[in-house]
Amino acid sequence: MRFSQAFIPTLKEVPADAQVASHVFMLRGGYIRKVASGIYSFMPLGMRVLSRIETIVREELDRAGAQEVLMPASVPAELWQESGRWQKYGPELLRFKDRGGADFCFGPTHEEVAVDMVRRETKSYRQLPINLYQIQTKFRDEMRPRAGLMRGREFVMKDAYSFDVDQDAALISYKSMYEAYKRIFARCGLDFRPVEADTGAIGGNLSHEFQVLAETGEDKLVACDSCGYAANVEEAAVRAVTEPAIGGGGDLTKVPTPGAKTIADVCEVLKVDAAQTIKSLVYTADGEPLVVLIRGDRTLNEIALKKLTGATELFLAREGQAEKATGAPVGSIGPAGLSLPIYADLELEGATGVVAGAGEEGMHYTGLDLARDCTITKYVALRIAEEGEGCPRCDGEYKAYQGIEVGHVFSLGTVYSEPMGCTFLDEGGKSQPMVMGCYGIGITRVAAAAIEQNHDEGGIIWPMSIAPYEVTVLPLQMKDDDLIAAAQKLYEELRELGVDVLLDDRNERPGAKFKDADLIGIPLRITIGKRSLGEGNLEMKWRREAEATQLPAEGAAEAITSAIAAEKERIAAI
RNA sequence: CGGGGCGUAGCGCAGUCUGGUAGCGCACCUGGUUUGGGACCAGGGUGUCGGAGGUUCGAAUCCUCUCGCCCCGACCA
Repeated sequence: MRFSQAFIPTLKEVPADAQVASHVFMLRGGYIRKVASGIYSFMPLGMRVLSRIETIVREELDRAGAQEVLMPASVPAELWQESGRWQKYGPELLRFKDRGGADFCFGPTHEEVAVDMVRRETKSYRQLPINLYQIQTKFRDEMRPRAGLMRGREFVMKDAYSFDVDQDAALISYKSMYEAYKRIFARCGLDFRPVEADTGAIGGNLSHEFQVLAETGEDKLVACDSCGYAANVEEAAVRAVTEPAIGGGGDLTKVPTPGAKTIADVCEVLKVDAAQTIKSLVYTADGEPLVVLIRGDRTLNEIALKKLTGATELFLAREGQAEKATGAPVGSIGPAGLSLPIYADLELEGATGVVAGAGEEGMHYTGLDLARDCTITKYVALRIAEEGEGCPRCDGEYKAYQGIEVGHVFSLGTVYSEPMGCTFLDEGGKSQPMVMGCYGIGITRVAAAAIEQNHDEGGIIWPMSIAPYEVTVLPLQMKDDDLIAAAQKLYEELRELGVDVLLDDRNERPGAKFKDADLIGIPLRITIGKRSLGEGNLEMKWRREAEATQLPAEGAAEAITSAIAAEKERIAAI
């Protein structure tokens, strides 16, 4: 492509809407434009990136035995009523009526349609397994779209659905998709981790998220540095301690802590470390108050608490409610003498010499012994796993990461097949519900995640495998006929060799071309300028590197082609 | 949905408090000079000041309503 003919409207200034790198550079580089909140158009460069990601996804899923289909974006309500999700799904589901008044929704995911397709045509165990996928625009009416493509309302997703005869067979499907996902994200040049994830309300036994490591990620993860166990922080197990996390013994002593409302205040007044203190949090679980104890420097995992209590509605009690339930103002609440259910984090078992609220305004206890002075309902893992904590599966330690969820594989069991009557006859002639799995990849989010992970101040640094063009050629002096001819020749030759090349033939000054090339982020740049051409050379520079190297003009096209091939192999090998 | 902020030229912004002919930079168009990291000179004009109502002799500016967008939080497989 010739830049002068291309629709690549780059922006010199940062659009006010954009905060994160992927959003800023996709806007500035002319990849996307916003049409409404969380809804974007893809311009030619953006479209090329999506196509390249999709190609990798197709190749790997086809290799794994899945077959591509295309289901409708508009789904009749009846299907969603059959699965029960028409009622369950909240306002995220975009619902509308056709001219006859019939209810439809714009599919945010397609379990129902996939199940319907398969149940109509599949009657025998001989026809299974089946694994179908599609690449399609989805719509989820997010409460708060944010960060450009990272959390949009409309987005391109690859979704796949597997149908098997039983749990064992379903596990084989699951594993094969898991492996395909690893290959896909590796080929996209991403640094990612498959992590164990919450199976959520949907139940099931297995679920992994594929998280791209990036500081701007919305999800928090921990990964063990030695055994490779990794999990979403909401799901991460914590190691049970053998020694009490707080020791020191001592007698129960009431001390004044005037004005101390927070753990930090108390530590200041009593000159103790936060790890010596206990936070007493009052929660309301379906209307009933309960107390949670957690070390002063820890964070409560509300998901774990929710699972423990089984409550549908769980939230931190408001100040008034907390005081009413415990008789003490927030900041001085403590576990001693309370008659409410008290759940203490596992690491507090056996704790002595603790600092905690004394249950009256402006007073705290020191020397508290949980076993001696309080009635603990249950010790249970309630804290959020943190960096440096011991791995529960080995002797290693957790490292903390932030991640962008680009893929999710999910073992579904018969949650959809049963209510929707997606059954087959087994060898004994008995009707059985199919055992399902579903598997998603956010195509548009992969593009954003790749940028979050690969950029500098100047712009994007695309992995070769998903870049909109593999190489860009910059002739610097547009009035030098010989130089133009050399650029033209190289451009033609590269195209002949099947290379995706962008020739910047605009009548711009060199500085402008360099800036745009950096911004757009094409991984390889060939500069043709008077300086080197006089000596029969071109300059080759990788976007990710600072320095250019000289490349003889003679045979340049072949050399560039093999450099690109080598780079692709390097990415695939990782 | 709760809290905060913003809407003025294609983009980034000033002007709003204290009402009085709508501005700056970039981009754009014309001409010229330039050409190895976003050039310079001269000329040109961009506009329902998000929308609707109101107050006023007069509204970008004050009041009411409304729409849109961004951020923090809550929510969600």
